[in-house]
Amino acid sequence: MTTSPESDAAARKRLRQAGLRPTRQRILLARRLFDGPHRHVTAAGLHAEVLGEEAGVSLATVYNTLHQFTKAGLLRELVVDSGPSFFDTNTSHHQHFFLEESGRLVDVPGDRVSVSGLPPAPPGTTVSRIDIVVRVTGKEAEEGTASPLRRPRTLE
Amino acid sequence: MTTSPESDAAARKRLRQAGLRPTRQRILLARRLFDGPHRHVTAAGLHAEVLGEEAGVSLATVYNTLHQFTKAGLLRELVVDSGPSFFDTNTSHHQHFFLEESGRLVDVPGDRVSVSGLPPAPPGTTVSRIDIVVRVTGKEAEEGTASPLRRPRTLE
DNA sequence: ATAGTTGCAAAAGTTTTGCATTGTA
DNA sequence: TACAATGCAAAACTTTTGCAACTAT
Repeated sequence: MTTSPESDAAARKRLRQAGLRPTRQRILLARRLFDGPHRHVTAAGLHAEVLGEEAGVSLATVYNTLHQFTKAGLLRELVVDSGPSFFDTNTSHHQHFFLEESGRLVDVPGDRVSVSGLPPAPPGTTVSRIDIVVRVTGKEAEEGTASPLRRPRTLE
Repeated sequence: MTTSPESDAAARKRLRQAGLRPTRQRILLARRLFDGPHRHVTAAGLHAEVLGEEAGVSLATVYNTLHQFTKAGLLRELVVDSGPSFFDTNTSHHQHFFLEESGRLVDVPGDRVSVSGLPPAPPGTTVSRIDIVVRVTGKEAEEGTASPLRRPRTLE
């Protein structure tokens, strides 16, 4: 699959609209991130993906770019365990399953999840976001090309 | 406040019951952790606390010990953002407020919090735990000796 | 004695920062 | 040309591992 001019233009537009200059590195990463279905990536995983590309991007730039995208509202950062953070291309409000064995993150489908019984936030503060992580164990059923973007956490 | 023999014995007993040998380092850390009210500590914060002690404990040992305590059920590990993990001396099922400005973690009081509308876990997996982090912003009202065990995350 | 455990130095892994370079107006 | 924005090497920070030293039989 070769690079399509289409998605390059789309990436440029997306970056402009987010107030970010469409630099080579940002376009490269934006195309990876936003071309297909929603993804959960780690900085290291995304960096590994683009190592094969013609012109490189350093890991530091991947980090900085992911944070810039996050600040611009294009991504959402998720921290699930002591390993690397995930960046989610789905920025709408939703929650996650975390598969402890594989270290994979899966969206909780639908948007019916709600929290009840929550006491007021500490005095002087207001709630900015509620993150729910449903940690699950057990090997998930095989399903096509599951790509473990992350080294599974060591067991025992 | 000098060290009390009482709490040394209590710490030894606690460790024994958890199936851990009561070594000097473990006793030192256990006393810090379990003597008073519940705490949320980071490895670095706890290490800093014991630097003044007569005999030292290395940061690596603090980490290993915290993980051993966690595996033994004496602590619960919490990861909230990309900084260091927290270890919570309250191992009962409860949730947290995370104060984004100060990087502090506060228990959600009561145990009335519940999640509804959750779809089934992915095929082949079972839920092991549901973690809820209520992220709040704004400076909390002063209240006695608030100890920021963690460097606040850089703003802007 | 000795088999298993422990504690820490060193290594590995993750993230941020400072500044030379680049790109835009 | 000037001036802000960018990208990355290097530094900082967090966590894990391998093995010498220790401990409880």
